[in-house]
Amino acid sequence: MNSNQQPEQDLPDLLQIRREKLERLQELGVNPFPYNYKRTHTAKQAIDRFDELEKSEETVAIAGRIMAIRLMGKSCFAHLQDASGRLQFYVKKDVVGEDKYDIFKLFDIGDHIGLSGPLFRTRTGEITVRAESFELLSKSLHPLPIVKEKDGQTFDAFADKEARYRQRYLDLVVNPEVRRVFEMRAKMVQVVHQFMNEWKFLDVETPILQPLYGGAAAEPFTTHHNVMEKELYLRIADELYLKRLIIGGWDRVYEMGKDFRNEGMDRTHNPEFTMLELYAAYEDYNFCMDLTEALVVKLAEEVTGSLKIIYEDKQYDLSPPWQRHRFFDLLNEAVGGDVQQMPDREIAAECQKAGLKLDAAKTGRGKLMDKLFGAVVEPNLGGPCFVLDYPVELSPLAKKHRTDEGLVERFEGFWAGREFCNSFSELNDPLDQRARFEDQAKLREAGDEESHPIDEDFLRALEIGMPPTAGLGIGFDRLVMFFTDQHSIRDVILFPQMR
RNA sequence: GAGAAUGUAGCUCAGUCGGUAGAGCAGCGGCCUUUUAAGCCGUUGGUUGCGGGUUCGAUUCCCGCCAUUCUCACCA
Repeated sequence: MNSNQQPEQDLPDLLQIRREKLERLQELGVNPFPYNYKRTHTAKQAIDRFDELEKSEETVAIAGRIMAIRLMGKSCFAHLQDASGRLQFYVKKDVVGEDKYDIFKLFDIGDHIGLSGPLFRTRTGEITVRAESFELLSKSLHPLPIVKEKDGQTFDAFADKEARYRQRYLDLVVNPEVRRVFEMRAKMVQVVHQFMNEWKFLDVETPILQPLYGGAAAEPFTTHHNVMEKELYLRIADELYLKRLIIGGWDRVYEMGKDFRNEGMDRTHNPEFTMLELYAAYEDYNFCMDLTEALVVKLAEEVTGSLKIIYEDKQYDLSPPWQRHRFFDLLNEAVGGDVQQMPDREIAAECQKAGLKLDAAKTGRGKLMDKLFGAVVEPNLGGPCFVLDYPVELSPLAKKHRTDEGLVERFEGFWAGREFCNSFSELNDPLDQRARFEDQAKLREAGDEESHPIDEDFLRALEIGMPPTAGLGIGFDRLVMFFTDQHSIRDVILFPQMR
């Protein structure tokens, strides 16, 4: 497993040979791991400014990893890759001298080197550095997957998904399009912070290690603090702490950070994932719909430059306003009846008709309706759109609808048939909140492990008084998936969870 | 959690209807001073995912395990 711990003579050939080259270089007075190198250009800069650099015969100094070597006796073409791209360079025995040329021949694909010289174009037109001097910056002791390409066709792609996720460093070295995805993700993070700043939200940090979890319906990870001899949970949501801050007196707060849910993993779920949550005093869920549209539009403009986004070969137009559908309008239409008027067993029957396997006795009314919605409505929600006004049983932290009995003021945003955000007019009546928590406790006793626990400190905070407040949570990874057209959450998380 | 498929050289893959494995690239040696999937000649490299079983003999057949991928379930 760890080749560094193997005795020299047991090393596989490919590793052994590189160790020997390392020793030969050291014998020739080369430090294989020097301390720095002064670059004048990145690969991309050298290419972009080729015309002026060629005219001035200026010496450029670039540094990067050797990715291809084409040795032809007394001269050699090779490619250097840095964070900006690739650049060809040319090493000629006449130019660098015999001793240096012998050193160069000890270099491998994967080594980092720095080199300097003037730029020229080869006979076939490729911009190339004519190396006048070069130095080893880091000797690579492990072979790299060799990926070749011609006319846009890739050969021997490093494609094994398991190897790519587990050894992401190799994936990033060898698959440049993977780097692009994460550069776009970084850009999106930057845009979110900029946007939240413009909208006057305060960037705050709340605990990840919590004595009591809450704010969502999910099973937590449990851990243990040794000195306190106390069970702690990794947070499943930021919600209850952020609301405490609204109670504390800030008008607008947000946090972008990791949540952890102890549930199954699939294409759209990683046990740790990034959530953007925000709360705004004196606003309701209508504000959050406007904000969501504005944020997504800004992300589209800044990241892709277009409001038309292709995801899984389908085009989505993000131009606001997005369609807004009421939950029961959609559900009733899909079922062909008034679901709100149905007794529980009739809803359960509809669930069965939709092919859902569930234990109706153990599933609350709200959850039944939600399951049914997930089965008969969600897959057909192209979006982007909002679904609003959910049944109260599903939403223990949302405020009752101002006009409709049995509903709460809540919406979820959908795009490509998937939920990507969730928002409500926040419940700020401490008595109502206590009653909701107690309903959840009953569900828990009935066997629902994901029901919300009672949080007495949160109730006390509400009793101190929370202004009318709107809250919104956005599953950031899913948003990244949409904007980068990636179809697995593992492709937008650098180090996804592996078994 | 269930089902299906997959796991062979550093990478991408082939193959063996049971007789201990091949190719391309990479590597190593040779030729080659504008190549670009460089080319030509030669060549090294494998506990066939792990553990059992059947068999004279298993990489191949059987069982178990591990991992990955896909589908379903779970998961607002």
